[in-house]
Amino acid sequence: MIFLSPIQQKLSDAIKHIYDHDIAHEEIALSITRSEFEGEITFIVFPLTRVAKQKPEVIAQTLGDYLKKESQEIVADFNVVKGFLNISLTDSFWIDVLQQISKTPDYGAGNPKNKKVLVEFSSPNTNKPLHLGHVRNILLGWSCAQIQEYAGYDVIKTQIINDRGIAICKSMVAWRLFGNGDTPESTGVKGDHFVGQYYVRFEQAFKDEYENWQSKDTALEIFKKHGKEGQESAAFFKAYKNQYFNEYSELGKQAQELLIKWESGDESAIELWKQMNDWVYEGFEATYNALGVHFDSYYYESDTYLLGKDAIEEGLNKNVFYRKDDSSVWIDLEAEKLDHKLVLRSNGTSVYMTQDIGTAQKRYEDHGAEKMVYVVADEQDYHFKVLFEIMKKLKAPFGEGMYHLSYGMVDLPTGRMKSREGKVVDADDLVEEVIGEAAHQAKERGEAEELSPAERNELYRKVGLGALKYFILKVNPKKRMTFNPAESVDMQGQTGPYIQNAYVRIQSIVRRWKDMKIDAKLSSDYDAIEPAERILIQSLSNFPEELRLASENYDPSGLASYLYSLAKSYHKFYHDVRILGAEDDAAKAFRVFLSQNVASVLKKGMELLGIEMPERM
RNA sequence: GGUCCAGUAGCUCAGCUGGAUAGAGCAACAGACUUCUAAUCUGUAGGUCCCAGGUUCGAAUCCUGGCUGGAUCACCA
Repeated sequence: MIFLSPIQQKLSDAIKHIYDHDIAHEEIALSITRSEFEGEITFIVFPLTRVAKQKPEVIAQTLGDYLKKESQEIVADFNVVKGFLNISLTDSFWIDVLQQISKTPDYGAGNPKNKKVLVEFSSPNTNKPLHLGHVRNILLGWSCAQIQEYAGYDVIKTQIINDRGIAICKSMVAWRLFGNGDTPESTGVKGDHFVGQYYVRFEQAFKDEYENWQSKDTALEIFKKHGKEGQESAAFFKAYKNQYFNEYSELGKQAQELLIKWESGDESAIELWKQMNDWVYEGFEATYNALGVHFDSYYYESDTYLLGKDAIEEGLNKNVFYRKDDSSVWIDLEAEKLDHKLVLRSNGTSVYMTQDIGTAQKRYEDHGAEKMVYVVADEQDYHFKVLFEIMKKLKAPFGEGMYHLSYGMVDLPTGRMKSREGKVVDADDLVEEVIGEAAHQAKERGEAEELSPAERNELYRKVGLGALKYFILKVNPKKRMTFNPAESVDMQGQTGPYIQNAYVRIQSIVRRWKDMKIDAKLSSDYDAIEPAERILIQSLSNFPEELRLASENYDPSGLASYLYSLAKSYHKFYHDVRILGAEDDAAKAFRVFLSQNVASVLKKGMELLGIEMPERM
């Protein structure tokens, strides 16, 4: 809307002049005229009825007459439908807008803020490979980071890796028992999958052990003693699983002992733990590479899980927290409707919250970020509400700048993903599949035959990932989404490849244009623009506003919709209007110029979504 | 039970701080390639915006109550 301030100014003047009423020109709300009506910009006059003491139609007509008379260089025409004043702007106005857009370096970018914003995303556990849920997280986090950077912030992309605890110990135990010294290298299995296999192996062995045990005398006695009346033994043992793990299981004992050894710094435990995690990280890096993302810093729970205790002490002194008789520490958030929440156990050890408080402080010390964005699934909404409230009460310098980019779970058409039942979509498989599908479709179409094998693979990668990323990012983050694998590789309609295709068409035109050796600039000889051209300029003019919304709301989905609509307008233009076959050189030059501006907005916009553009497809 | 989130076409989703006759894509059907890349374009068909009240010139949008689905409410992470 930045280009519309002259119109706002004129309207403000008109209202002052005719009705003697003051409205600051920034306050004049203009909207885009719906396509079924004549005009481009609409001013809604209903709110003026009180001031003007006239019927809406009369007000709109009066303002329209005034504008047309006083601002001929901008306002070409107008029409009134009920209380809607639809304004048609002059061609020269739109051409001037295009001129301004083309002259703006980094069009749509925000001014440098000299503020750091830290974006945390991905944040996996190290006992299994990344899956579809992580993919949504990673794409959202990456895009959000790109958008903040373009908005003028200094962005630090980071994660918190859960590299410790009972889960990784399970993998370690299984590897010791069944691994025979195998490694990812010796087996050719990618590191994260390799370690994940041992986690699964442990769970299987544990399940067998547990089932075996259930027919033993000890088990029968426990069932007799603790089972509820009429309860089936199967149901009882299902519920008893955790207790069995903790008290009777041989495997459980081994895993727990390993955890205790690790915590006490036992050398062999630490060595194995490091080895397995290194394998996993190597695998993760490969997946991040495949997805085209990377990080600036990493935080590991093994380093941070003891942090936060100082903050608890400090909070006690400030009376933010209180200590119960059993010496556990709590915060009272009843006033915020969040109840009471434990921040330190009675034995003095940390809970999750303690650690997060400490990690946030450490990050501030390390990076000086005043804003922190956490990309974490919506099941942790409550946790982050509490965390942010605590940081505010502790008066942390970044307390007001914390944001939880909460996103909904990803369901499959068959229902929820369930890792226990093996119903998960693996991230590596997914990437491979979408690229394979892109290759398949390109071959069927016979495109890209003149490209080298390397160029061809690069193309398939860009198109396949473009489809996948767009499919996920177009959905509003906070909504739960259904991931249909078949639809995710669609390349027609509202998809990534559709937008890439608009860009590719422009590149093709530009290549031919260069051969024609005509000056590629605006000519004053071309002054009567086509509707399709005007629509494109109008759409280009909305880019900064879309970026502002995406940045302020930490939401790329609106940007994704916008880029689709721009691409759609371009495809329509391409179909309706001859570009290189235009009637004269001035028209050719104008259309190529316009196309180039469309291409650069499409490319930048997609880049902010983390999607690359191919030059041909 | 308390709290939070979601509910829009057969399916997947838009609809921004309230604006005109609620929009796309997919799927279905009918068309357009001797012409800048048809991964495109054009058309047809498809709706109780979960329900009921309220606020006002005007409500899919805001408020209240209900219904449905999900999440969460551990000295778990």
